[in-house]
Amino acid sequence: MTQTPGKFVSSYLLYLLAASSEAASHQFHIRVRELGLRVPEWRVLACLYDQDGLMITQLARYSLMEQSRMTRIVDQMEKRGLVVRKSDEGDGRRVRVHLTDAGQKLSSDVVEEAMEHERTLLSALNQADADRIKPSLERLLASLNSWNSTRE
Amino acid sequence: MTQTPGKFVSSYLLYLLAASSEAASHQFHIRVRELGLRVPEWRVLACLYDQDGLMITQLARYSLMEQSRMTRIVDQMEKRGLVVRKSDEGDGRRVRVHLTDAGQKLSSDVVEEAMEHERTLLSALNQADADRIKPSLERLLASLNSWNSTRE
DNA sequence: TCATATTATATGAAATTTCATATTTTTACA
DNA sequence: TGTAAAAATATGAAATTTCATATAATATGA
Repeated sequence: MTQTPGKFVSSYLLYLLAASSEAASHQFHIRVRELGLRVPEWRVLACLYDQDGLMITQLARYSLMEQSRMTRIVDQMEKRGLVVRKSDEGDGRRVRVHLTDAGQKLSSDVVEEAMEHERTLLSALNQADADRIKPSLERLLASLNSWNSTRE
Repeated sequence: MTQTPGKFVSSYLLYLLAASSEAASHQFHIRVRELGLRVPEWRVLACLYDQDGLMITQLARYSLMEQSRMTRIVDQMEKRGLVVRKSDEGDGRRVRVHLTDAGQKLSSDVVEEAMEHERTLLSALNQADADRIKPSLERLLASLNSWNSTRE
């Protein structure tokens, strides 16, 4: 795995975040692929697990990717029978993405594994860090989001 | 920017990390592209700023990407005159990547902007969080890396 | 109500990325 | 030594991703 690079990079906030994200996800993403899913597909399943019928645009935003890419990911998942598109009555521009039965099953199975994996990761930390990490990231994220939204 | 998705996703550690990384990097990556660089190229410059003459494999690891992709990124940077390859005397398999003068100049300019950007981000946090975030991520990363290395 | 702007999604074409594997050089050791 | 394994990089071909823009539906407001 990632050894620590030199002194600027190794203590640079953006590196620490990207590297932590990568390191935390690594094993689980391998598992995701074993289950026949690509990471973006898993993200879609997770979003729809929380709230079925999200729009393409919302899925893209929550899954941290571009809309046109999400369109094609939904294409593939639809071909595979994991989701179906339904056009929104009331606003014909909107496409609502729904889990099929198979998608629902897969979705809850993988979410369960994800939660288990998370518990494992947290249990490798010392108690204090394990308790603080998520609330601390939530505050960071909120702060970053509001900072970003002031400049776009 | 990213609104908060549903209840599983929005408090899922891997989501918090990926979303924080994305949100923290967003504005700066726009700036990187304004400077005519793509993100992976910026990462290479940052690594070589810390330590000139790294191997392709090391650059790939530190920049969180695959070796064959790094080979092609170095190709492009070499064509652009930012770096040069030199083969390692002592081990002919190794390719050492060195900054050119232009690469060195660009590298330090962008690193400087990166540090300034980091200060700006940190100043948007409350004092306690700003003080704790980097050490806390460093511990997390160390823990994740050692956990990952036990299983590969 | 008509024209214009905006929003949501889709798509063609170019560029990048991935995956498997080839090539070259070193290392290990029988 | 000679030979097999390992390590570092490169590369072809397929797949994915990006970018700009098309298409379609809705909102806005003169």
